[in-house]
Amino acid sequence: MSITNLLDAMIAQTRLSKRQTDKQQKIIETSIKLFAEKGYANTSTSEIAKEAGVAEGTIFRHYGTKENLLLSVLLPFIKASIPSMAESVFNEVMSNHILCFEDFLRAFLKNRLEFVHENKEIFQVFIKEILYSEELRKELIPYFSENILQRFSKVLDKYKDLGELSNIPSPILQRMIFTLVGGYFISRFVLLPDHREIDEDQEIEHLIRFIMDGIKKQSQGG
Amino acid sequence: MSITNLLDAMIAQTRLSKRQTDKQQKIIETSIKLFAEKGYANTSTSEIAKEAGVAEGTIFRHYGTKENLLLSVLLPFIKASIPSMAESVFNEVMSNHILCFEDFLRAFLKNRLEFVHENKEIFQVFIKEILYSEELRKELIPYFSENILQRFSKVLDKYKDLGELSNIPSPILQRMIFTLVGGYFISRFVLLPDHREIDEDQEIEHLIRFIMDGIKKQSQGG
DNA sequence: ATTTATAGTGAGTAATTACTCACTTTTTAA
DNA sequence: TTAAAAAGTGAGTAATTACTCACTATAAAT
Repeated sequence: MSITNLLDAMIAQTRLSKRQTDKQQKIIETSIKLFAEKGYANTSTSEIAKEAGVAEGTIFRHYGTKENLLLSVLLPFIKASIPSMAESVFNEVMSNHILCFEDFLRAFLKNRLEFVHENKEIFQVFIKEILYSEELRKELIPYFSENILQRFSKVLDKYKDLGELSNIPSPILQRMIFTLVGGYFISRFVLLPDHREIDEDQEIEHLIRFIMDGIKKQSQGG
Repeated sequence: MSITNLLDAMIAQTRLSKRQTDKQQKIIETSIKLFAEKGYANTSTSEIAKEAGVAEGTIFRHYGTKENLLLSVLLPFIKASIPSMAESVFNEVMSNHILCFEDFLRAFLKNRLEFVHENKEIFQVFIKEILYSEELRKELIPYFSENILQRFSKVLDKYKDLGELSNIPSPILQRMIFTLVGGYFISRFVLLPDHREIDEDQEIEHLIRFIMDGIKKQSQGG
């Protein structure tokens, strides 16, 4: 109802960008923590206020509505997420540095893994809410599609031209890669966030190997 | 809090299994529909009652609590889901019919795809709630692990012995395959349930090709 | 030092929530 | 046919919800 235009909201938020009070910051931190733990719908504003050590009115003074508080949690993450995904990796690849696709994939994965590690809890909120709220989905999917998928598609085409990739149609290849990578992140950070001391670098290498070669026994060469 | 032991609940429910009244069935149908649309936490019992054409008291007469209503929606799905996944496909493969791994995977995927198609909405509820509720996760993940993953592991080992699969360690191979398949189902049925007239058989073939061969250009043979 | 704007408060509110219970209606058993 | 059990009802309840507002405390600008 009130999300309506995510881009507008993002621009508006950037425009203000007055820095936060201590209390504001505490509200946001607490919201992230509680939303990640129990979900947005299961967290009450009174609970946030209590745990943040703030009057409930203070929350509404700054954020107006509970939904806007959620957006204030998610938007900076999305804002930081998408451009950095788009620029930092893609440009590097598309310009002069010549990497093989595998190295591109490795750089991309490590970059994203680090980013999500730094924003673990917000990522949890993000995943939960994008599955829970159709409204959020309708806003974000086209936005994501325009900003990321279209660029990624060009990368794939480039490496196809170089003869590195199989001739599965690009949109399908893309879907597979994003499904696998997205699924990995969801299971890694949302579904099974605890149980693991596993060597992450090694796991990423396995993921890359899986994407590149599949699971079939390769022709002898090891 | 009240889920405590899923297995017990499942056994208890099977033991009763008295058939449903028309009104009970309507309550369950409506719950599935609304939970899938807006999530369990965002759906009120009064809303369910109204849309089901039933007094709110009737819901509580039969299901006692709202949480138990959710379980009454999910348990039959889980009960139908896990054994059929375990038996119908795995036994067939492990006994006498000798299939290559690719054919096994194809049979498995088609079987599961059909099942989820028949239970589309419940699957949506299931995915949303397993991400939203840690309690449900803690109950289901070990259960799933015991009943499915351990069997699947044996299948993988068998095909490894036959020399069909690469020597990535089985647990990792398994995780990759389930992540990819799970991710596919989530994006197919929860994230993007609408936009698609796509030929599903073809998509499954691409998924299989991706799992088997990866995305790297194969050595000429086309 | 005084005005002005912003931050913070907490009691209060109307609406909604999951749930209860005394009661009636329908189905099953004897 | 009658007694007993189960299904169904809906007004009522205590608790919680997101949110408001008149007010005070603090910071910034003059």
